[in-house]
Order: sequence, then structure tokens, then C-alpha cells
Amino acid sequence: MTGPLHLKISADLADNIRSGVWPPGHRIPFEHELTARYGCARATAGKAVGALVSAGLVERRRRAGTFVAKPPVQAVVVEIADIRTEVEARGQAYGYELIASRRRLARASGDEARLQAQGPVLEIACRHFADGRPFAAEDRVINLAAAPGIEAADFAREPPGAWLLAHVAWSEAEHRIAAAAADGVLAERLEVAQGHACLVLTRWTWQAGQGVTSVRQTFAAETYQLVARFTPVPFGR
Amino acid sequence: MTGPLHLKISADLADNIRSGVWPPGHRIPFEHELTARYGCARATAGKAVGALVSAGLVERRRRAGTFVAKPPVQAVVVEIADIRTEVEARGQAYGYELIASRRRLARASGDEARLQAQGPVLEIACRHFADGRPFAAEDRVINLAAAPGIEAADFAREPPGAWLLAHVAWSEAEHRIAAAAADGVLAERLEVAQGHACLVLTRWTWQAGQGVTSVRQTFAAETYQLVARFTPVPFGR
DNA sequence: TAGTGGTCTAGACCACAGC
DNA sequence: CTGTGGTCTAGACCACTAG
Repeated sequence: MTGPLHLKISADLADNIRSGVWPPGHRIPFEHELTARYGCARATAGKAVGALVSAGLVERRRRAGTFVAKPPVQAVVVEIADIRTEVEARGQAYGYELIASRRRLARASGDEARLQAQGPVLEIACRHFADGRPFAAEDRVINLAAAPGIEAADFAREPPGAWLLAHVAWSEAEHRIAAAAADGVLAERLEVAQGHACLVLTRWTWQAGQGVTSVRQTFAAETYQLVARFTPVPFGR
Repeated sequence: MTGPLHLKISADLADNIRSGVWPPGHRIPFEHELTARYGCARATAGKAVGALVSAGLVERRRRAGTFVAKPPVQAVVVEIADIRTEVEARGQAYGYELIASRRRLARASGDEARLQAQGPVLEIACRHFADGRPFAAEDRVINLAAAPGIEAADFAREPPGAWLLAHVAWSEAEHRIAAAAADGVLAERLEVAQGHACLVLTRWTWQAGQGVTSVRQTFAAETYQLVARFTPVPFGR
């Protein structure tokens, strides 16, 4: 192991935890012991331990020491990629089709209710294709007040998600992942039978507390699944 | 804002980013400028910026500075809770039923193939209930070599997931989230019609590179959905 | 109350990417 | 080249808490 010393310390500690040598609840060496063992300053040892804390591997308790945490199988990072990226990553040709787009006033019902938007919104229905076959159906509502400059966008050519990603600043988001049976409209758009099992991703996005967009993306069950890798310890060699 | 100075600095920077004052691509103040502005050492400013890097809010470029990153809507933390916890969090009564359990040799096909286990495994089918109604169907394979002491467990009373959580040390995991239509067996276990849309969670767990368990949990579409909150900036006030 | 982690300082040297 | 971030040191004081 070359490179920064604090990474080597993190990796050494993580090895002992991952391998089970130090089980949950075990006290890892005090920071001053690490300084002695590695011949470093306490700040360096502290940085190494701090990285393990961020990863959720250990917990610090004042006056007591730092202890191996219990494995939280629950916290999982799912990569919900941009659809174009996802399709191209499979080596398939990406395609896009605008189905409908209209301007109207925000409603207080349906997915968009969570946005708490008031005033004009843009309602968009579109499809994404992989190698010419329907990959995802998308229904989106965009709060015009939160998307200045959107009038200049041409959603007949460009997916609204890509435009928003490029033009709206940092935001907060909430996702729901669910299964659902395809209704008549969805079945037609995805070219499957009515009642077909689908994976449904719903996402709401806010920026500085203002609702920006709500979007529902539906995939036929066979075409898509989410993969989540849980790597609690990115310190391996 | 009281407390550690580095948190105040992080919060101040994050505010400018979240609010859109500093759009993606904008260069945030140099670390030496932060030391001047806050009257602190460079290590403190560096720690504040480092936290934003960990959160994915900014990117550092040597010789150039630190820049606001583009919002990666993709990385999402999903809380995949223990089923009992999930049911009880809804205020419903949790129930559990063992359907079948048998010992056999590992196969190189099906979900368990990813474990690359060899030798004896325990194959378990069970159900989880919420208020007496089927909530999830579970099919699990446990690698006996990776679960010492499991012979003493009574899976007629205790769900295998709970036992493993309590008895197996830190592990790596991979999840798949998909939709699927219920086949005959699943339909019966979940008490829904054949072909009913279901949400399927599949999880593989390793410990020190050794396969521990593979498990598939299936939920009727209406009973369960995953919720993910994306809070890119935990530095708000 | 003693010792842990939590935070911070005022320096330093280095690698490296822009200029 | 120059200046940025990347890393590190050898201290220091404080808050908290376990014993």
C-alpha cells in the first residue's frame, strides 16, 4: 500500500473489521496508539478513523474509545442513472420521443401535489427507447417559476430531464420505487399487455425549498432493474 | 450557528450552492481565502471543504481551485429496513411463518450462484405478515460454512434475517430491485392473483469475500414501496 | 477525575495541473 | 513556472463521560 498514510491506516483498520477479527462492539486502538504504531501525528490517525466513521464502520464514544459498529444492511446506495446514460451503458442506441406537452396551472392532486407549486406548470409525456424498443415511459410536471429559461427549450428534441440537469442548480430530491400493473395508456406506450408488471420510479425535486419537478418513469419489468452495491468499506486494497 | 467552526464554514458554503448563488461550475473561495475570512487555520478550512467533497457537492482541482459540482441526481440512499422494523414502523403487528427449511448442497444456478458457495447450505422459505395479512414472501439460501452456530437457531420462531444480522459480522452486499409478475407459488403465498405485479428485492451478502446468504423478498405492489430521500447537503441550519 | 475524542493552530513540504 | 490542493506535524485546549 503506497500513497497517503491516512489511507493505509484506514485500510488496515477496515481489514480487521471486514475480516471479522474485530467483531461489532470491539474497541479499536486508541488514536494515540495509532500515532505510536504508525509514527504519525494524531491528526493523521484521527483522519483515518474519521473516514471509517463517515463510512459507518465505527462509532466514537468519548472517554471510552472507538468501537466497531453493527452492520446496517439497510443503508444502500442506489445509482439511479440518467436514462440516456443507462441505455448507452448497455451498448444500446438511445432514442427519445415527445408524446405531449402542454402548459396549465398546477394542481393539488396527484404526484405534483408534493411539489406544492402554484401557478403555471409544464406537463410533459414522453418515451425513451433502447435500440428502437420502448424502454421507459415518462410523465413529468415542471414548475415554470422554478425553471427560468425553460421556454427556450425544445422538448421535441431534448428530454426534459437532460435540460433540467443542465439548467437547474443543486437540489434536494425524494424518490419512490414501486411496482405497478400497467394501465391502458402505459401498456400502449411500453408496448406490453395491460396489467403487465412494471417498475415505477417517482422523483420529486426541490431547489431552495421550491418545487421544481415531479416525474414518474415506468419500465416494463423485464427491461430494467436497479442495482445497488453496498460497499461499506471503500478502503480495500 | 454555534458549534465547530468547520461546520459553520460548510454550512455557509452549502447555502450558497443550494440556493443557486453559486451555480454548477462556479469556483468557490480558495482555502486560503477561507482562512482569511473566518480567521482560521488552513486545516479547518480544508476540513470544511472536504466535507462538501464527501457529500459530492464540490470537486477539487489542483492548481485551479474547488468548483461546484453538477447535481448528480443518480446517487440515492435507499433505506432497506429489516422487514419487522418496517412493519412495526407502520403501526402494524408483525407476524412470521416458516414455510420450509432444508439442508442441501449449494448449486451453481439461480440466485445463489453469485455466492459461489460450495458445500452444504440451508434453504429457507418463509413469510412475513402485517396485521395478519401476507406482507412479504422470502426465499433464502444460507451458506453454512459462513454461518457458524446456525444449527442452534430455530427458524420456526425467528426469521433468518434477524438471526444473521445478530450473528454475522461486517459484510458486503449487493441488491437488485425489480418488478415481476407473481407466479403460482408466489401468488399463493402473498394471497394475490397469478400475474399480479410485485416488487422484488434480491440481496447477496458476503463476509470477507465468502458468500453468506442470498435472499429474495417479494412484496405485492400495493403493500410496499421504497422511499429514498436525497439530501445532498446535511449542512443546513 | 482522568483520559478519551473533538477541535484547532501555525506552520511545513510535496505533487501536479494550469498558466 | 506558480499556486493550488494534499498531506502531515507537534503541539494545544476543550467537552464530555466512563469509572
